[in-house]
Amino acid sequence: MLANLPIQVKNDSPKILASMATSGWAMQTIDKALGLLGFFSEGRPAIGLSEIARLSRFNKATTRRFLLALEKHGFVEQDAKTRAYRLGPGLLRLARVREAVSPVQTVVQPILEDLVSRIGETAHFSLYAGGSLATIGLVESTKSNRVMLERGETIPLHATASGMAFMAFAQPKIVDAALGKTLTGHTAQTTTDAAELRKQLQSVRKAGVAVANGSYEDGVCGIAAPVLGQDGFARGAVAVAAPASRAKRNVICAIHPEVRRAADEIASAMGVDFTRAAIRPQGAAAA
Amino acid sequence: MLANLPIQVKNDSPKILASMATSGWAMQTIDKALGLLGFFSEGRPAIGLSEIARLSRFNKATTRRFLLALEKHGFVEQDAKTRAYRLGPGLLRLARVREAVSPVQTVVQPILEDLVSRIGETAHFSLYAGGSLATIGLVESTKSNRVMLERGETIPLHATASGMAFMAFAQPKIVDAALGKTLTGHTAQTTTDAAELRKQLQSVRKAGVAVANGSYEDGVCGIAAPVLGQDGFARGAVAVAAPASRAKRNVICAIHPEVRRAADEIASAMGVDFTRAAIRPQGAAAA
DNA sequence: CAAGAGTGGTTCATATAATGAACCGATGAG
DNA sequence: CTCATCGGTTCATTATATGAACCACTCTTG
Repeated sequence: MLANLPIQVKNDSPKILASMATSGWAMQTIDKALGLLGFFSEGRPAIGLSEIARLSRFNKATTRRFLLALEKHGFVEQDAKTRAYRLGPGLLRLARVREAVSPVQTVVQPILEDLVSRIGETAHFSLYAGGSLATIGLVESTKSNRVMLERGETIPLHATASGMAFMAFAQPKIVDAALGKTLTGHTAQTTTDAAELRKQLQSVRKAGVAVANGSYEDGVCGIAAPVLGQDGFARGAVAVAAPASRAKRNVICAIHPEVRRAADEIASAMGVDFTRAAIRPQGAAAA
Repeated sequence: MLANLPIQVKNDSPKILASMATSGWAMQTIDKALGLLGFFSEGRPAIGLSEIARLSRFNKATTRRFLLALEKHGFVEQDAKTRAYRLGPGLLRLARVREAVSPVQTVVQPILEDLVSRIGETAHFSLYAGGSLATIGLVESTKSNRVMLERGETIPLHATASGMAFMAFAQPKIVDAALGKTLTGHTAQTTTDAAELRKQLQSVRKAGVAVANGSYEDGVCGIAAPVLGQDGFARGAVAVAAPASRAKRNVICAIHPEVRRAADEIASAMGVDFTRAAIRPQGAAAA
């Protein structure tokens, strides 16, 4: 990936380095277009053209062409009244296919519910996708003072317990990519030094769990364990998020094994790999 | 596609482009890449590089670059062992966001279950996305002789009851696009003549429901009603699929009002439009 | 064994595709 | 009215995607 440059070149173009930071090269136009989808979230469900252009730093014309291409495939749709764009129904179909083939949500939800009923704190599960962790499952605590999370949010790897638990057991190239870019501080506690983070990852590797105290959101303590794939590398993480006020040392210690257990359950449940490769001679369907 | 040849240039009508609005112009590279996702289905969950290239008629190198770009965003992932590609976890997150903002699946499922319990036949709901209908909800009949459908399948507009019900009330440009391309015959009964189909759409418009007998799969009779959006145009369709052996005239007539009712229920349930445009000043999230 | 036909993956000259500043028309606020 | 938005469009400029030929492998198969 990083080998086919014209020999270190002469002009040190700053652009090249930035774009290949993630390791992959891979078709920048598509890359940019898909990146637009990342701006949509539960808190920002619909975005106007100008704002998307502003957020993405792309030209308005370019942005619109991206959106048209995405719309054509049902990835976004445009509100007839407000003209704002939102995520489209095509995603539902693809998610269904994915879920039918490798049922994650279905399998994860009860495990999370069990976890929450045991420890009484909000729990969530996330999978690595597209450079960060994507929240796939979420069960909130029933306590009145609980941590609230947004559904379907992407969370940064370096500032959360989930992220650290994941990175501690992820493929090296993923870690390199994550720690290679500029790390944003979310609170005063956020560690933004890559070397220091790598040191912390060592500890996480020994402990098997990661604890983050207010490193992403003040007053929130996260305890997370990695969910490993069959190759031994992490696929995602399970985390419990508790108000810091309740997160005494002994409580955290009590939570550790529970989170680990949930993570292992999920891992083995996901382990069933439905990848019966390309069978079916032709287009297969039913009315 | 066929319109922007360098001939005809000069001034002339820039309104020729109106025809492109139908088929969409929009960024062919992205278009091609997203098109690859359409090859994945429940019946073909994982596909090797060479086969995807063959299916898509793209060069192998190009196909791989597309897949890398998609993989980078978690839309596909590559099996470590078999090296085949399958739909990725990033889709789950996006689908969750979409579902959180405008809950369709959640709302549709019970309505379908109720419908199935009344009429005893398999029912499904699909939304228009990316040029065809995508199956979003599906409840199978409990009878031993029932119609089985694949989850998350895309169904052609011209050969199914759902498609006809949808088109009869869809935006004209969508219909033009659908009937403009070559129509494939799926069974001996499939109508592939656009003019004839348009005539049938007239009848559907009067009846409010569409009936298709073996036009997509032999021995399967579909009865479908459109689900309309707030602008009066169709968003998708609800359909009941019964074995032709059971689909006597009086049975079909009895099903009509039930399907219509389910369609209206879904429409009003979806009518709640969560499009509270771009609020939230900045990146919003929680641990 | 060796030959053949499959894989997945890579390369580099070539040609095609994406881009953005400036533009339009509407809408809403003061 | 004017000013500042908005969504959307245009066309010359430029950077981009493309594919034939190429590995390195792994199966079959005679």
